[in-house]
Amino acid sequence: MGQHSCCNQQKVKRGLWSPEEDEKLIRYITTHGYGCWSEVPEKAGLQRCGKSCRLRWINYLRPDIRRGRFSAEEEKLIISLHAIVGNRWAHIASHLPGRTDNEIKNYWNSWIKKKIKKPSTQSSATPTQNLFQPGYSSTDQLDVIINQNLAHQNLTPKPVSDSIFLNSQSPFFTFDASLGSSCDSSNPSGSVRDDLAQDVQALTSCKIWSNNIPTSANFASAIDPNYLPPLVDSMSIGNLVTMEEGETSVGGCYEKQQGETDWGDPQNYNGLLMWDQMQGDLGEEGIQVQDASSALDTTLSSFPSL
DNA sequence: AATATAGGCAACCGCCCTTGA
DNA sequence: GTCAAGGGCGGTTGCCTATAT
Repeated sequence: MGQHSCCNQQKVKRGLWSPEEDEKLIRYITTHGYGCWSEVPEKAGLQRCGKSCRLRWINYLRPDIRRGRFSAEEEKLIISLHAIVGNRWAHIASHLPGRTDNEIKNYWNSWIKKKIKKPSTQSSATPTQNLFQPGYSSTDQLDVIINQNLAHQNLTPKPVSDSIFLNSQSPFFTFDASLGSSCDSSNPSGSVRDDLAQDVQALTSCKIWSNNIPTSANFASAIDPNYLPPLVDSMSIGNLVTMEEGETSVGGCYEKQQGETDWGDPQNYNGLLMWDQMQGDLGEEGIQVQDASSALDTTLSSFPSL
């Protein structure tokens, strides 16, 4: 496994793509669509394997790719989502329009390198501390989030009190509520939407992200790397704002009537639920989270529809 | 100016999952 | 139910460029 039949061919070219190859691939896909990737190289006149073509298209040539630096809002989303789902880059990328899993992964990895090189002097915070309380250093918050996720990947069970959201007023994210309403041709099975649907469905039972002390059963699910935790829990529906057709989110990245922002077309953000309690500010040192309970007038940026 | 080092990023590798025969 | 092919994704590598010495 791993090596696909199309990649076994001796003639396949590897390494960087030339502008000519890019042009061939773009021309073929824009006129024919990609259909079966294994057939794309031959039909497009490329000496590449289908997998390579797929990767090149998804990570670089797609017309909706956003390039350039991550905005503060995007960084916040990545941080908060990574704290929840770990290294599931595709899942994280699905919430960042125009960003690829590869790009996010690269960004995160280089960021971790920086953090390792410049560790916080106060990073030995006890696990039971409430990391999102006011006055708690932003660097500490970042360090613990990173350390927790590194530990998570090693499947080291952490005390439930390690939960970064324990005692916090609300989870540090929003989620897409337009389940099943949009169609992504690259994801016809809707598996990501299914994940999100499960997230929402689990809201009524799981307490892991709530203000309540989690049960051991919830803890078991929290340390299972295959378990995708619900994105919100125990929410009061009053905290959520449903996005209407043609309406952009309020606060955070978007404001009503503001129209285009650096996140792209606001129409991409229809049908979102907004969590309106958290406020964050990402500076040079990382994330800075203010007292959630005092941030009622702010809104974290929205997630795009899938 | 030359060399060393670090950082960013594109691309590949290998595994798992899904699908269809 | 089994198997093979292909798609998807996370981990990793290696090249290129920028910066430091």
